[in-house]
Amino acid sequence: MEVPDQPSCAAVNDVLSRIGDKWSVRVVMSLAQGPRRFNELRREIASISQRMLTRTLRGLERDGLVHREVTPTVPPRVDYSLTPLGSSLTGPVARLGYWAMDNILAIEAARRDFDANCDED
Amino acid sequence: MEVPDQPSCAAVNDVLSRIGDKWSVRVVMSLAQGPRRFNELRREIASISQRMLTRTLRGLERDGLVHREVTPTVPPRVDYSLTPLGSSLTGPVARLGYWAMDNILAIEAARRDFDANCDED
DNA sequence: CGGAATCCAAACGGATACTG
DNA sequence: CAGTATCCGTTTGGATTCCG
Repeated sequence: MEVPDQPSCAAVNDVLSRIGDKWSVRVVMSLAQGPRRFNELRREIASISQRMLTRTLRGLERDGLVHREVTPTVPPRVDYSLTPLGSSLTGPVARLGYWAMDNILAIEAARRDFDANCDED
Repeated sequence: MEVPDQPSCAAVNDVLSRIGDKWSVRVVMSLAQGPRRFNELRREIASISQRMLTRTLRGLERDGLVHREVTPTVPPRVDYSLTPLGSSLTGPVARLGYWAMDNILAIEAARRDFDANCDED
């Protein structure tokens, strides 16, 4: 298969650095199913801390992948949703997701083998 | 589009944590074009340090994506190549690469806008 | 040639407390 | 409700030196 040439790798790395962190994929995948409020996301992702959810959303918003809509009521209401740019990312990420699901067992097996050989070496 | 369900996100995250680091994609893309020796990779990726190339290759090898072949001559010769598992990853990563190339300008523009608005807010 | 070992600074990420 | 601020341990990655 044709593969992107070297210069593009900077862009790939840039994108992967954003979505490759601990939480971005989870957030994007939640938002792919529809807009969510802050605490809705927090419940769906469960183990994420408030601080990391805030930081992850800010990063995604900064990159134009997530839209943040504040309704200045009391108490305040903030809705997050994917931008068109963010939506267009879900396809490629989902493909990588399918690959991950298809191969996670092989990867985990490889890790066990590798670690086992480390002991006996 | 259909999106992977929640449980699979652990696998996606696991994969992205591996290839989402600073160097893995560069290494995999270099190896996608054929086997490489250690210092060949180092030259191709240029800005990578010796330590990080070693660590990245070890990580990829541990996960079964890269094969390491030592020829115990003097001086030693070590060839790296993608395993079938590693090769199967280049497709999905390349798709993400195309997305990145297509949208990197939009992302950078969004960042500039966001950062500019930070100042005036 | 292809590493490993050590040292160090910066970034990441969790816990907790506080706020408009 | 949706954050911000602070503290602190962990991880990442670069520079340098040494080794078989």
